[in-house]
Amino acid sequence: MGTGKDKTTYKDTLNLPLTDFDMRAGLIRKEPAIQDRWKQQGLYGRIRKARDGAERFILHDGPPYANGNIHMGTALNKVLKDIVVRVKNMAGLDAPYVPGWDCHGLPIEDKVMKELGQAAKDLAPIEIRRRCQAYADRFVGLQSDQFQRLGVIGEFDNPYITMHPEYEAAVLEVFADLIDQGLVYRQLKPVHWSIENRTALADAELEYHDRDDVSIYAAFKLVGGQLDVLGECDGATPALLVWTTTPWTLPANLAVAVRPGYTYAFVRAATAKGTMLLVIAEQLVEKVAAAVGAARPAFLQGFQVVGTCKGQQLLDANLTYAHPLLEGRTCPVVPAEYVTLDDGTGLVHTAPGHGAEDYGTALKCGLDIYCPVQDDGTFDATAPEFLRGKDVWQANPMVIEALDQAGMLLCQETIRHSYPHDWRSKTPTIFRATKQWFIAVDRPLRGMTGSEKSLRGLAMDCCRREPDDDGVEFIPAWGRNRFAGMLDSRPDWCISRQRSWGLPIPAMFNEAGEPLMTPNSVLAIAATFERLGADAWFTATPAELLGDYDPAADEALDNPEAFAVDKLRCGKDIFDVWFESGSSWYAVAMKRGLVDTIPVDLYLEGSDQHRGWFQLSLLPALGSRGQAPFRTVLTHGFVVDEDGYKMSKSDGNTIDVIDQLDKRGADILRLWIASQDYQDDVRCGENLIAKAEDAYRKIRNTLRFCMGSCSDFDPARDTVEPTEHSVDRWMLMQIHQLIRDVREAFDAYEFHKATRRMYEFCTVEASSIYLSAVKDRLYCESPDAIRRRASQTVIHLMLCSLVKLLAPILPHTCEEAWGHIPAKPADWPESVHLALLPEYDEDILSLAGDIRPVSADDGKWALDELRTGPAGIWDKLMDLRGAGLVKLEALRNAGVKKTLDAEAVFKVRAGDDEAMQIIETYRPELEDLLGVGYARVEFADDLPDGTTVDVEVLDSRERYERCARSWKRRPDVGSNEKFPDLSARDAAVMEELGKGRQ
RNA sequence: GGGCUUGUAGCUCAGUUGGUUAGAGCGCGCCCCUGAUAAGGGCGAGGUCGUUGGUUCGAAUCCAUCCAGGCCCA
Repeated sequence: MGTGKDKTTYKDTLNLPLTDFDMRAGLIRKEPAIQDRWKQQGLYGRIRKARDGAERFILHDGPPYANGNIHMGTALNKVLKDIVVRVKNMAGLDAPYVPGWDCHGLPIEDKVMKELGQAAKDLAPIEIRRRCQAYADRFVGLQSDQFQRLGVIGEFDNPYITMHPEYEAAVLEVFADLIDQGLVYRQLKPVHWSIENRTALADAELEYHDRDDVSIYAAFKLVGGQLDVLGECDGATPALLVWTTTPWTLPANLAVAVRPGYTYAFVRAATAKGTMLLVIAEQLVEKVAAAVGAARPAFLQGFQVVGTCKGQQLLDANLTYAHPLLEGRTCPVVPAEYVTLDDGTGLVHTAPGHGAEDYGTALKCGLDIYCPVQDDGTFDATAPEFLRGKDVWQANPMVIEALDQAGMLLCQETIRHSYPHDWRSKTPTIFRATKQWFIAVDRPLRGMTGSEKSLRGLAMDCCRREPDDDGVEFIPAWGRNRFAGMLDSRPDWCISRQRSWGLPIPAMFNEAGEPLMTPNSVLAIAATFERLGADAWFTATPAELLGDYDPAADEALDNPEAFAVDKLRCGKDIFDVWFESGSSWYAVAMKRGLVDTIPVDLYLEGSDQHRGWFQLSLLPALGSRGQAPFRTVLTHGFVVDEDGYKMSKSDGNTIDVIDQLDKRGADILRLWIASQDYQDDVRCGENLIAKAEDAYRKIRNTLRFCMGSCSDFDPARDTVEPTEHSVDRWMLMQIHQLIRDVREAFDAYEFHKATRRMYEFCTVEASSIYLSAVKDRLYCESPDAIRRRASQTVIHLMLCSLVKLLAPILPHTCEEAWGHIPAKPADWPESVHLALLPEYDEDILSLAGDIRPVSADDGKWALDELRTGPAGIWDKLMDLRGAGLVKLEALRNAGVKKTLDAEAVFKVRAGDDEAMQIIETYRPELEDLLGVGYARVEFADDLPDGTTVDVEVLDSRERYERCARSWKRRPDVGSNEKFPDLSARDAAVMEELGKGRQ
């Protein structure tokens, strides 16, 4: 030791951290490699095997639409699901995950049609379907890759695909059940209609262009009800004044709607038919007078408001009016909240066959869905004679003329407005009632024993009942209310669409146009679809589709003789895609044997699915099984930008998932997701994800330091139980509390709490307090020193616990870390994802549970309190640490830069021998917790009132020599003659090492 | 316009049945260390708890209004 003053010499005698675990993550490079390895190992299958026979937990995946790249919202959803699945599997449950895709539907068909352009017109449905299928396949593959790049684990080799034959067949099986329950019916409903192409159109197939139309004011003469609600008519003809831009729909008029809350005025005015008493919304009187007066100045002669009443009073008076075009038809006044004062008269012409709102009103008020317009746009025989055979555009002037003749036309004008056009033919569309298929939500189910309930009734029961009473659990809890509200207000479910890309509604029609669609006929077709796919609907004959099915043997048919199989033709409607995805609980969860019976454990989607997939899965499940498909419905909010506004491409505030994956890696993105309270909207931006990256580094470095500190530690050989008064014991309590808190947060799906807890644990308990404190003994003690091994024991436990607890959130990083845990027991699984989450020890927690806040009032350490348990004492010791750190900071500013150059003096109230004894017991730990070179204890009689122990820090540079090995300044430096530059401890270690080397 | 929902420091979150000077971590500022080093540590400054009224001895916590977001409808 001739160069004993040279500290580099001693550096070689220290046990410095040693590990291959990279400080820099390199996620972009490593993650794909780790994912490849998982694939090669068949990790998912191995997890399944390992959990075989364990209690099941089924998170049933809601299928994303197979169109486009995934976006941040999809990533949020999938990662949350993945965390759930991983947590459950690591909790020892058998939690398979079968991802799925929704493949049918308009967006894909639209994309394909647009790509085809004009060529699309001449293509048969089967051709369009094949192209759509190829398109969907492409995006299923793309999204599957993207999900797996996010680290999502599941049965990606065999996902569920709604366009696959077995899935299509399963949907029809559910449908057959609903038919059996008497819930499926056919009825008129207005849809957008292209006269040019004689086809129904979806919203997405409409283009809005400006168009000039005639608008008219027409009077409907009141003929019935309590007309005295209008007051004295005084010879005037009482009439309702309506305004419309589609005079051709007047033949189909069945009612006039008013808003109950509005005030209506009675206006005397001169018309061609003499003086009338017109009902007009009070606020629109002037506007109407101006409009009509401009065209017909005479209208204003004697114009005056003679009275008013509320819309509700008009309704209560049960008024009826004579239809202006049809002799003998009288119609009612009905309420409607969609009536506005923006234009018109505040009274709305209602033709249920020609308008969506009118249709809704008709359902509420029991009006017919009447539509005299045929598919070519011409009027049928029920229309007034002068219109029959004419098309709606020809009809407009003729209707106006007829009204004028009758003296009921007050004026007409031309207006330019935005009007829907068929995107293919560019011709204007109309609203026209057509026959559609529905699922009734208010009809009592037929076949459920002992149930008089309707789907709505059963569904409301599911959300009214509490989870422990066979009801559905909602997370967050307000989902229950929202879900119920949406159920309560929903109309019957229109399940038919007039498109090509979808599952055909298995209705066949005889020559009389009557449908054949019974449970058995549908099941027969289902069997065919299972073999051949739904394309068979377009290529096979009805006889082939029906197979062995014989109408004559079908008890569900009243008149089987009317349905000769060889005379049937297939219907052209397809299912609403929601019916397909809404049957997945059966087509996937049950058909694949994930569950024997519903409900499954969990559905987890965005809160938009309250009205979407959740509701539309519940209804078929109730109709088919009388059971909800889910036990728990968990929703998350939407991804919004950093300022809380919705993301949109046009605003340029979107964050691209793939960009982030390429730039930062999946684990960063996952950590960001896991740290969000997803119940509300989730703010997302470059800065926010960058924060997650910072947090990631902290976590990673903590793990790394733990590994480095345990490089020579083998738990099987070196484990040492931490002594009662060591900081290791304190850390042990912290670890068990961590495990408990994180597992509780996992169980409650509060991943952000789990994540925060672990992150702050790494920052505070681990890095700042514990690891800093034990550095000296790790580095300087001899390798086998009890004190050192005890700390390594705790650090190793902490490392293993953290890696497992973090694995559901950071699967790649934890897999990498798993491979770097020193002396990992040989019987531990190859992958962390096959491991189980750590358990916490109740006994250790109960030590912590003994914590009682030491009364702040007297500030006195009653010895009873000190003896309530280690945790109680440690609370106080940590307070002393805090106080000492503040004083060290002051000392640092006064020139003592290194805390090892300071000594701490703990002052105990004179005479308090027991407090003295306790502090003396913990003195070595306090020394390291403060990072000072030396700590001593002394009695003091100048402590402030209420203080039992205080801490002072002193500059020890003049007082003690500095140990050249541990860098601590303490009185025992030089006490060993062989090592005059070392403290007693370090000198002893050097001697021991020297012996060891000999 | 309707239903549901959110609004606490720059950020992410805690704030128990309304009760003393509203907390944490990060970030930020200043400082230290250089034996976790593209690391680590210490201290500190940040909030009229969205607004305005009200209930109360007392409200971030209860009520009402308004403002600004979000989802779903219309």
